Amino acid sequence: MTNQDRKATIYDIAKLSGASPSTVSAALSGSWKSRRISEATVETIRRIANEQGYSPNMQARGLRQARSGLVGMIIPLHDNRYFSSMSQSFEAEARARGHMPVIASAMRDPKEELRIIETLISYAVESLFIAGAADPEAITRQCRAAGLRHVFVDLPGKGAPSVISDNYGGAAGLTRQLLSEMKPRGSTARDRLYFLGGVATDHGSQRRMEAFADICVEAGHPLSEGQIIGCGYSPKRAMQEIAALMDRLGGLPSGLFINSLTAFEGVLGHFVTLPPQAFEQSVIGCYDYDPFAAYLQFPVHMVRQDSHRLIEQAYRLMDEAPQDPVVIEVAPQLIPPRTIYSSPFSERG
Amino acid sequence: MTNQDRKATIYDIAKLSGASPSTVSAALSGSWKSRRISEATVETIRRIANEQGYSPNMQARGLRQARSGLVGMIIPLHDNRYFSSMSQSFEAEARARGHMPVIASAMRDPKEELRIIETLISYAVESLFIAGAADPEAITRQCRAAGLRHVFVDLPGKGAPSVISDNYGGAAGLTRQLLSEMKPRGSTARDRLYFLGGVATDHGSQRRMEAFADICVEAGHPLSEGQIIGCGYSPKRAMQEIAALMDRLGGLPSGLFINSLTAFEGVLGHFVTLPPQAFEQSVIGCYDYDPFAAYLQFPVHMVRQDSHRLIEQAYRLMDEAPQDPVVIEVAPQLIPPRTIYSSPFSERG
DNA sequence: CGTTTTTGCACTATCGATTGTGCAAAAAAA
DNA sequence: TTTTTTTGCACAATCGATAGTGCAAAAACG
Repeated sequence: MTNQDRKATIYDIAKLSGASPSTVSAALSGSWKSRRISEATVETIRRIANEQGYSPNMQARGLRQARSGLVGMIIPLHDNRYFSSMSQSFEAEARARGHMPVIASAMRDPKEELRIIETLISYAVESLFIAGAADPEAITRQCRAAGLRHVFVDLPGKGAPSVISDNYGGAAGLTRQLLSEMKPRGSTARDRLYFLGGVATDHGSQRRMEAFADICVEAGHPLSEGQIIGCGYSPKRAMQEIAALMDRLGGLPSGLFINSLTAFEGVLGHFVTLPPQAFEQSVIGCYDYDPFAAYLQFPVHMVRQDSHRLIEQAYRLMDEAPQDPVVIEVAPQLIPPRTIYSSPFSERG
Repeated sequence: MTNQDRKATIYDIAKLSGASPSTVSAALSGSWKSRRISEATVETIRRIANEQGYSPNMQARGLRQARSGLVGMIIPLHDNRYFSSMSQSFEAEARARGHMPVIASAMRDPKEELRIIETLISYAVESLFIAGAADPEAITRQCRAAGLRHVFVDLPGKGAPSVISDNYGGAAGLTRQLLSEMKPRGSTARDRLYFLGGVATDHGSQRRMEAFADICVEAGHPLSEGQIIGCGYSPKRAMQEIAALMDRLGGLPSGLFINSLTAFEGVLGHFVTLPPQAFEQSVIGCYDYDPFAAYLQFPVHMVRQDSHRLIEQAYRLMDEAPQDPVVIEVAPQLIPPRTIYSSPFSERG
């Protein structure tokens, strides 16, 4: 690291070693064998490069090779166990392949998604993983125009391969579980199982709502008006909605299916105002898993989507580049209350 | 987007518009006014660029301008509310400045940190934010050699400006709170307040341990052997240690100060094996906040570090580029049990 | 109408790496 | 020794954008 100011380039190393820049490049990039550079020369160049703390300029290399080494991923937000554990897996998979991961959050805003993708394209990312897209079709159009390979995660895109959870199966399982644990019910509005969170325009939520409805019907409890509250993913909205619902019902319903961790956070914001015994007559479940949410004051049934497998499969799809927009489903897992899983990555956490 | 295959470049736009590449560049990059390009020409070029779906190649631009637009941030892991909310704030601050954030997790591994930084340097990041560094000195050396400006977050570096929490103050407050809520104690080992998690080589944990010890002494409870268990941040280790401790004590101690969310996750892994009444005689606190952890089966006092302010201040330091390694402290907040805050970014979450 | 000034743009080098090609010197073959 | 082959490397073009410079044509001026 005998640097004085700027970063060393192959031209600096060339001067110091007496070799030409192209020789230095070959020596350091690994192509020296096929270019018939002698091992002795390579050794000298390597030594000097080390002394100078040389590292290649990826902008230059990327420009020349038309490959940047960057891979992008878009998630709705970082601050959420489901998506942040995806990030963790994505980063591991990317690095294992020698890629540099770039993860951006688009806040479920379709405009923001497109802006971010445009930026990623400017930086020449070689492939793009999109989780929880707000507007998959527009994304595919934009990626196509730029010749950018992409895979959807967590929701199916029509124009590109996708890896999704078995939302129907997962929600069906959770609904069954909740129904089976609900205290014997009368037929007032309060004695029903409610579904809170998500929007029907989002594929995953839609499938979960379908499953919810089907299983309720199957169990002899056809849905009535207002039993599915698709109030989106915002904690604030969820808090307002649960408050309104409890107001209407005169208390907690006997069953509550919360459709995302973010909605759950909002619900908690209201729950803190309730006395502990308020939960005694209710069964609560949440689609998605969070280790702390698994051990709340009241028992919570959770659905753990295997974000690691989702990403693994998505990367496999990216590597194999299937022609048609296949959809791979990964089964989620129903987690009984008070069960703690830690992320495989948090070993050193 | 009349593209057929490759991405359009200024040369393509030049051909189509009849202007020269340099004119196209000036028109699209905004420098056209100072280069005396007529507004009419600019309009034409803009139109064609739009039609072609042109976006600049940042590798080329960065290479030429010696500025990439990238800013890097290193965190220990994504899958944690404290760090993921930092990511969220960092991304917002970066984008607000027109930068492209690149967030990487190094798993608290000093080797991995240096590897990642080398890669970031290769990609010519313009500045680097390091949260929870394992080896700040080595990082400063590496950044210096590459002329890379950097700021430490969450722990003070000797060679660069830092923004940290007031770990001493935060831990002192939490310790005081826990002591004050502990049931009147006898003098058996079980009647003490224990500290679990973190390592003394980590500045933040060290300060918290100091505060813990000082406040205990101040309250008339000098520490005895084994009362501070610095078992690192891994959930697994924390789980083993809490099990061992409870085995030794014959049950939960009257007070437990858990030093991180990751350690807390491990502790929960053991707690699930306990009956609910096991917690009745104990007061539990955790340094760091998680909305779900705030509403567990037993009450938990938490310390909320203001990750948003940390990042905000860190970016301010980066903008102002102070000469000496100033250290800014941000006060954390003691959060009573069962208090829910949602991230300001999760509005659309 | 000739001269000066301004306008509007094209030309060309450059950033740092990679890669196709060419050419001496050394080694091998004849 | 001469010819052929191989070895080891240098040279120059290239990726896509930016920025310094120069030069005609138009406009302003006398």
